[in-house]
Amino acid sequence: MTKLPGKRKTTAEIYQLIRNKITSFEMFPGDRVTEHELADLFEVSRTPVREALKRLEVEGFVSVRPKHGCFIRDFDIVELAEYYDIRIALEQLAVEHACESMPDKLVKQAMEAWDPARHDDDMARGIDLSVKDEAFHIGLAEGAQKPMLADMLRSINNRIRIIRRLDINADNRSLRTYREHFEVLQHILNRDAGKAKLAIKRHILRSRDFAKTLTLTALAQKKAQIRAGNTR
Amino acid sequence: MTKLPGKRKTTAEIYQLIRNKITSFEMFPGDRVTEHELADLFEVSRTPVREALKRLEVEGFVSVRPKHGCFIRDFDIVELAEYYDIRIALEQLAVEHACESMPDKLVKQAMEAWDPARHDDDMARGIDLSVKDEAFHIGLAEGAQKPMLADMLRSINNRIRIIRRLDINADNRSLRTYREHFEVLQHILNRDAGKAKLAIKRHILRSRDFAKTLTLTALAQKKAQIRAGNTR
DNA sequence: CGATGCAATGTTGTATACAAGCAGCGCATG
DNA sequence: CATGCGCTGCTTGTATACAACATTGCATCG
Repeated sequence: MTKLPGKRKTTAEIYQLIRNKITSFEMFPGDRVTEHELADLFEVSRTPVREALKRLEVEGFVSVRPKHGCFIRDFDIVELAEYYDIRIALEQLAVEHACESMPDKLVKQAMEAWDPARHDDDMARGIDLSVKDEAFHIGLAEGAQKPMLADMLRSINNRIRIIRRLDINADNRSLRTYREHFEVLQHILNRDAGKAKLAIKRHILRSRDFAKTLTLTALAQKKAQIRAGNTR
Repeated sequence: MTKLPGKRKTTAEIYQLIRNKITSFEMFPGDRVTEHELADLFEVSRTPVREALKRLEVEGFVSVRPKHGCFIRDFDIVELAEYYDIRIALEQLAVEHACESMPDKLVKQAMEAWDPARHDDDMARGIDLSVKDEAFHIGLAEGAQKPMLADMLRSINNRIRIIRRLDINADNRSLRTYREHFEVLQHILNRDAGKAKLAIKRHILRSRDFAKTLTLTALAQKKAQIRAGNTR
């Protein structure tokens, strides 16, 4: 965020910086960047840039065409829908396990955090809902003692975070998110796996449908904006 | 496979070589290796070794402790069981989609490959069952036009390949594998998602239970062997 | 005029040199 | 004898130089 000119940046920082540039649409899908460019930009050598790009490639943010350049990967709607489907399958699994083994204490703790009554207060405090939302979904898997499942959810989130950010920040959805999360947690507390699975499915499906249209418009906007603005 | 001493190896090859050493128990969990060692061993510089290790780290084969060394990661039974559970969820999803959209032609093609009548012939020909098996499971997702799902299954397979290899090569299971795969395909051809999902679930569950005991004994054997053999 | 070869340029791939940091050990000192 | 401090060796982290290769534009030839 803040630029410290003197400090030499580490690979992990470069990774974050590039990812931010992508997820904030500063670098647009299809753009081609070279390792040298990025190295100059961040004032480091190509080595850490390369490592960061390698990781970003594994995670699907960019694709490196050998000897040619590095391209920001496009995300198409079909791909996103697929990820949402996968999320449903995995999170239903997480919820099922949570019903079996997530301690009451943790569930109640989460319920406090997602009590719809808290919504306005949180908003007033300027809580970053996208972060809180991610913590909820990952937290179910972690609460159920399924670290690998949590890992997979994290990696999926990496891919769709761009969209979820747009999604979750839409005002008209934020209260609904509280309600839906709260409902899921209630069912978990009651150890009713069937209802909990259904609730989480509905919740994700709603997100998906919303995200779909939202993405289209957001991308279109950005595209227009880019086209109008610069010729870098 | 065959060693060409003159040819300089590329990063991808180094990656494969190291992974093979791990999955074939040539490098044992807990072992510490240094980049320099590997570079010397493969007669390349540290750079490609580093890149290969980075990738292996992402995929969970090794863990690099900064400034200290690179350790072959242990796989514990609990973790493996979790992966099998995840596979059930994901492959049920794949099968469901396959019932909807996998073309008859592809299904029939797969059924030919997995016709139990072919089993003895395949064995005689020395077919690598672990490869064929992986192609089946991935193939369902691909046939259903779900490339991202296929990707995720691939990455899970990377993690449990060691075990699956032991599993699938056990003679007494190979014919059963043909039968179970064939059954799943039959249900898909009939577009009976319910039965297909149940069949794939049973199939993976059986694998899991078998793998569990198998891994324990295999690991124990190797451990004993190592303990007896060397003190490197 | 068009196609083809060829060289120049730019990009990633690899090797090597140097920096930084941590662990373990030995030494000195209380 | 115990303990704290610093030093050395080893390992990863980063910078840079060089190699290989793909693309592209131009020139030359049919």
